[in-house]
Amino acid sequence: MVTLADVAARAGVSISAVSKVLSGDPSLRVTEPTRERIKAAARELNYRPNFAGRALKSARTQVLGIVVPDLTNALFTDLMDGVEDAAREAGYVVLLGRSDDPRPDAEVYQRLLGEGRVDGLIVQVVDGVAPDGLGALLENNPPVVLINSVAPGQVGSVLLDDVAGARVATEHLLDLGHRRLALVNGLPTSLTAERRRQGFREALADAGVPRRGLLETRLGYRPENGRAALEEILAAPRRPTGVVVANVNAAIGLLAAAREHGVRVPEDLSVVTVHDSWTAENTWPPLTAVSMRFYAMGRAAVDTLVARLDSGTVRDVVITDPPPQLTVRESTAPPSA
Amino acid sequence: MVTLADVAARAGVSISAVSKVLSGDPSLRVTEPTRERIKAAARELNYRPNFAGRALKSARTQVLGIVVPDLTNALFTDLMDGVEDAAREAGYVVLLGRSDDPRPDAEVYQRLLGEGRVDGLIVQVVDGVAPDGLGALLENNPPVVLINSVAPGQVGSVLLDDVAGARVATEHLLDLGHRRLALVNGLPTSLTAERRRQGFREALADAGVPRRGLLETRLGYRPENGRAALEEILAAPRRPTGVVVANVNAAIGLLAAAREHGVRVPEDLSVVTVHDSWTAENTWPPLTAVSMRFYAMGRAAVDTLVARLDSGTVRDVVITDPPPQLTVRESTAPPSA
DNA sequence: CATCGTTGCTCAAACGTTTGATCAGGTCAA
DNA sequence: TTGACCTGATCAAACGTTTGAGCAACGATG
Repeated sequence: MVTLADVAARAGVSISAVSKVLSGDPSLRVTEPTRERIKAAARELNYRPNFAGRALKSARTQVLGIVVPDLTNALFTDLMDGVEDAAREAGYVVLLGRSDDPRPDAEVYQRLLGEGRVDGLIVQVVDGVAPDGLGALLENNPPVVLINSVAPGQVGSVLLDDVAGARVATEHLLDLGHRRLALVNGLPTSLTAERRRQGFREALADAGVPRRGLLETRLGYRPENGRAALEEILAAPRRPTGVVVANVNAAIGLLAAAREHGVRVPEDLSVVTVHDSWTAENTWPPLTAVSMRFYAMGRAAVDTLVARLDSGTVRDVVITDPPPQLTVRESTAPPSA
Repeated sequence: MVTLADVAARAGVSISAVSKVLSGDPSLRVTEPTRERIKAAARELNYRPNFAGRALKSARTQVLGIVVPDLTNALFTDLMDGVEDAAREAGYVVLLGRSDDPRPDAEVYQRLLGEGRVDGLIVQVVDGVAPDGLGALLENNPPVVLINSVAPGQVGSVLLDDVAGARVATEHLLDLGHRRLALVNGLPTSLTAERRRQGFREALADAGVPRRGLLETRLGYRPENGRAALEEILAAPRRPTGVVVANVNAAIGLLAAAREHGVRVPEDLSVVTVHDSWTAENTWPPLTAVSMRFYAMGRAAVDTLVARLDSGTVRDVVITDPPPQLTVRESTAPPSA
């Protein structure tokens, strides 16, 4: 390993001179030849500052952690891309932790924040944990940003505009003439599910469609939850003609189950999903979907966290720009009856 | 931040006594009461060893890096799960880097290995880079393990049994009675594509089916590549009745394109894919697939890397147990003609 | 010629941990 | 009573970096 001392020896100067030149310390006065000699020596020896030494001295690691409960969730890929890109631009690298344990003393939090491995943490709370369950984790006001979740008060959070997303999806079905709608939603404790329900209801209210009698399932965001939701829909007394699915993976499961049950999409049932992804355009029929900006959410989470670290600013962000956008494919059509 | 000094002060002993007791140094003799006092003090203060201090002294970070070119690739989720699990068991955390830049001086390698942020690196080389292009990266024999790729000589690697996977898939079509087969494969420079071709050819040879005239596309592993491959298949003079697709994402794209072109699966065309995933069972028709052990590959990569770090042992591993296994769904059937 | 200010660097401490060397005090045998 | 040995700790250096304080040399000023 090449250290500052090696570079200093080769350039014939002191360690501190090297350190200051290489890190661009403006308080140091050096002659141009010396500066060049130092830079040349560093280049020739291929010097890289040692991370641990720097971290120890500066109490900063330039590492951001992200903790997610499930890598399979379709949002993860885009989210992670956004996090990676924004982190790189801000001079950080990303450490990934997976944990579905929301307890504040969960190993992953101790490991990452407690041992000082990361400067800050982006946490996607596992679906099905009430936000107030996080109270203890956030007690000491650690540098944490929550995504898709909010905690009262002192911690930053980043949300997508779930209300608008669900509203756009619902309005699409209403515009096609559907009146008997269903909402295939996330777990009862999920905050995003709550917000998507709100958008669904707002759209109905605006269109003057009475809400009563409309089916809502709260089974979760996974493919098998979508499958189960279809069973509920088929068992309903007044079968809906259109369904808003709150997650693309669940929609894919629902679509597969529909085929198996001989339910034709979109003739018998229109399906629109909140959250677009490459998988949505390769189903049969291709899924009409509302794009959610997970990439932007990842970026915003990093920006929020970095602002928090740099200036102590805590903020809650809702990604409203660009707004959720509908892509009409072939899983929706006017009701046939 | 709680340091060893804080714990030492509270327990009324020296810093080194605390360090040795907490890290279980057997060379230290302490009375039981002192030991208890130290442990109690650490507990009460919620002491966590500072990562940077430890890393600086020990020249070990207990961090493994993984660099992948594309998070969308269906293999990533399972792979990452395996890496995470094995890393945790071995006492490491995982740092994720994304890079499609195979040059050895790519920023990500400098950042992770050069600055000593990680003890070792798991690298999935971007598809389309010849293995020998890695020569320079591996020149100084860094602690790197390659997945799905091999480099001549000194570096460890982990491969799946692609030959067997493709062979099982091909044999399934042959068993159904198909004789005009096509292979929808990865890019010409992809090592896995080469190995899957080999399995395909071996199965044909064993069945005594002449190879000439059989179509192979080398367009890549992404959904749009699968779509393009279908076009090639439709344009072929003697249209195949069965197709082996080397990647599940490509298979999904191919399936979607088939629907759009009115090609019925499996009646007009049987499709089997190498690599099973939850997406394969939710297509229409559900995809017959050969499971590949990406989770096991992730675990093996970590094990190999840790062995390398602990004992300097370099090894090349091929995951053959459990072997690739066929799951017959509805995308394959005997040829109709 | 003494004083001062500036230039161009170097010195040394500090971050928190690990670890081999050391040491005070006691016990035991000769 | 002295030396040898053991017990139960402490001391101090080191890892590589950052950074404020310090300092020698020199030209300019009074």
